[in-house]
Amino acid sequence: MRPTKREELVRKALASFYRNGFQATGMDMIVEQSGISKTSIYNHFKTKEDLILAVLRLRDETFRNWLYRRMEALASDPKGQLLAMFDALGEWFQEVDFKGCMFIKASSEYQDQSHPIHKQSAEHKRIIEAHLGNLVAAAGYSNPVFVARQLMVLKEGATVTAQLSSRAEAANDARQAAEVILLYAQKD
Amino acid sequence: MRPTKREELVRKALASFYRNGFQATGMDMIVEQSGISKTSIYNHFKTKEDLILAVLRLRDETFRNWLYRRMEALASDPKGQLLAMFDALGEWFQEVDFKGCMFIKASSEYQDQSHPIHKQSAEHKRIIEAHLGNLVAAAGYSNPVFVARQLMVLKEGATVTAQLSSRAEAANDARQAAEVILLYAQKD
DNA sequence: TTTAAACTGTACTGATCAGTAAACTTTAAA
DNA sequence: TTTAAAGTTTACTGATCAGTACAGTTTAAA
Repeated sequence: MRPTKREELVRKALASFYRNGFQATGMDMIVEQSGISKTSIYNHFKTKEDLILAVLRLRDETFRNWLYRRMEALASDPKGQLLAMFDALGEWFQEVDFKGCMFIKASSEYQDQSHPIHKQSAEHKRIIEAHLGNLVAAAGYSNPVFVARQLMVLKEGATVTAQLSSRAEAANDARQAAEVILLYAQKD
Repeated sequence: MRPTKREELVRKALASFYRNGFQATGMDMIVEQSGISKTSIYNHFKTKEDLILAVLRLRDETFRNWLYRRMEALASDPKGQLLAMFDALGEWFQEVDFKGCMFIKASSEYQDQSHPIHKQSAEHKRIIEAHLGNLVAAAGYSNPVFVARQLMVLKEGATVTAQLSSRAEAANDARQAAEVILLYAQKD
């Protein structure tokens, strides 16, 4: 087994799908932009959908890794890390090739809740929300699940606003809202 | 000029695009689901893109009309109306055929900021934000633009969460966050 | 150096895409 | 009742879609 070629394919397919959308990106375009033959692609993945699912798995892993590490790098205590999430988001929004959240876009193109692509996108959000819940609990708040949900709403809202309205500063708006929420949330 | 047929077309095309997505909905599907011939469609609109733009204009008008009226019906004072927005959103999220915000989805499928469909989606958000700004100002807050941006982030976040994670209760999370924000925001 | 797996290019399938052509029918106002 | 606009059906264009068949080439380990 040589995993390199397969990984290279998924990595380059991710770039194509992220840049261009899922439905709008044909398999021929992926052949062009990856330099990997169509026969080889279909040897690794039965269908385009399977390739997209692999792309989303990679995205979930790399994005969460990046976000969690960035939060830890920017602050040492749990509450500070929660607020730092919005600073990290702000950095992301300012990247030249920022094109919004891949999972929001995936769920926009595959709307049916029972569709594997939609379910996997929802799972990504669920995992992040659980992580935030742990941090909120560690920060000593008495209703971590509820506070985590509010922070998630701010995160998704900032991301959509940054993409749709081309306003990276939405991260700051969300951060200041988060500060107020954490200020008012009940402690143990 | 008989506008009825054209209006009927835009109305039914809206339903098709909303249910099925923009790229995934072919013109033949619109012919089927609208009962209007393809020749007639292309007599009204030069391209599919023109039809989508007309659909988005209709959506902008009907959605804002509905939202503003619902906010006014649920509360009498400006601050109450701002909070009532999230109750209205909650009602929307619970509709059986709720499929998220059409403009978020449109900007997900037409990512280029210079694309007319993307620009028109951004304009819809801009108009709503301005409306919220007026209400925030009327409620006597000293930085209405900033507060309106925060409320918009909450609105978009709740909408995305309701669609992607199938959780209509996101409207409540957002409402409670909005309450805290308005509580903390400086008054004149 | 043999051998098998992994990969390549080319050419194809049948379906579907947006959009058009042309000949015919319905509608509504004068 | 005439007339013209607005509608219809059918059939088509050329491009592109996801996916396959097949014959040939590269790669890497034994």
